[in-house]
Amino acid sequence: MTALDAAIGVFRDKGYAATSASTLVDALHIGRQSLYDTFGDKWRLYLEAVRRYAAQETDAHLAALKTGPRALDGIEAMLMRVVATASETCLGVGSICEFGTTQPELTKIHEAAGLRLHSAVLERVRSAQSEGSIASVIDPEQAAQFLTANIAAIRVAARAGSRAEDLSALARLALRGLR
Amino acid sequence: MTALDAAIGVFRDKGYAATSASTLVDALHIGRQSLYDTFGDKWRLYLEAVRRYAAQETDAHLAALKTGPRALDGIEAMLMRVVATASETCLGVGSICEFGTTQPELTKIHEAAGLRLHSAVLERVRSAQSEGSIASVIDPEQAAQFLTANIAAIRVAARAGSRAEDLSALARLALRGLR
DNA sequence: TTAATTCTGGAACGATCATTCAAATAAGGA
DNA sequence: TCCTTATTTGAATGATCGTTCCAGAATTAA
Repeated sequence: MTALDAAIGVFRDKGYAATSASTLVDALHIGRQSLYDTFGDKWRLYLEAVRRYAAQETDAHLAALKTGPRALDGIEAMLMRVVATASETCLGVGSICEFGTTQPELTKIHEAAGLRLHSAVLERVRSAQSEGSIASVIDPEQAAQFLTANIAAIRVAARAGSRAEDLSALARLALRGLR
Repeated sequence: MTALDAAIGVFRDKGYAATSASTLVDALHIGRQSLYDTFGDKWRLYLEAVRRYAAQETDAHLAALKTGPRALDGIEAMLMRVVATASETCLGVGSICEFGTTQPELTKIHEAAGLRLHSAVLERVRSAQSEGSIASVIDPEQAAQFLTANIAAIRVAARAGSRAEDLSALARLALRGLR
């Protein structure tokens, strides 16, 4: 459904509150009534957009994680993909910053995607530890959280205007912490 | 001026777009007309609030940085203060996520505060390197950016619902990357 | 006390908000 | 072709938006 992708594009760089219904009607290229018939209202459309974005984004993370001979290569590939795509605002980060945990339906979406990503990263961290490329003294749960937190860090830095070169330095130093 | 602090409190957890003028009037405990006479309009009030918040927050970071016998202790104190105060939403992060670099007046405020913080962190990083508590192979500029990026990371994680215990693990691992 | 100044709150402004009803149009299947 | 089903569009809903005008209350200065 390409309409949802258009909604993702709008919410991504304007947020929820600053996006008007008429902006959405224009961007989705469907009639106003069709929008309400299909998605219910603005909030439900937003939830669907975030859900879809989170699923897509998590898929991309997982795909990158599978990369490379060593597990650490997959982790590095994931971070580098984040750097490479950082010029496009992250709807996940935006959504969390705008609403925090105040909206249960939204929080559930974030938690589901977060758990899926966390599990995959955790597995790779453990593999990297048995390969000897991540220090075994480090708690793998904490390492996984650290990596996902640094994905957010890279994206916030990008949103604040950092150059790609500086973003990849962030990724490198994050990896260094696990060596 | 306590009115501005009230504005900070409102913008901090609702963002700009979702905050109405009447909400501000109620929160600032001043008349509606006084609000417009004093601050001009909602946007200028927001700019003032962000400016003040950024200054206060940077002051707090700098104060923490001065802590401890070694330079690294100051850096650690700064991160730990962030962890300790992470339950209150950061207006800086919120502002960057909501507007990115689209509003020149706002971006200037962020840049000013960012530079002030960066310089102070940079100085401490260099000191820590000559003390031997941060590896000298690391580019100090990158280390400083990494540290400030991880402040944002901790705050986003907190906004997403992470427990304080997990946040301090983030801080620990960030420091580990510089060892 | 009086005069000047600041602050407040009601009323109203036009604009836009999200949303719905109803009629018009388009599309597809028989 | 006609009938049914989607889709779009115009018009209107009540609400709320940011902001201004204005008259009165409160505060301060003289």
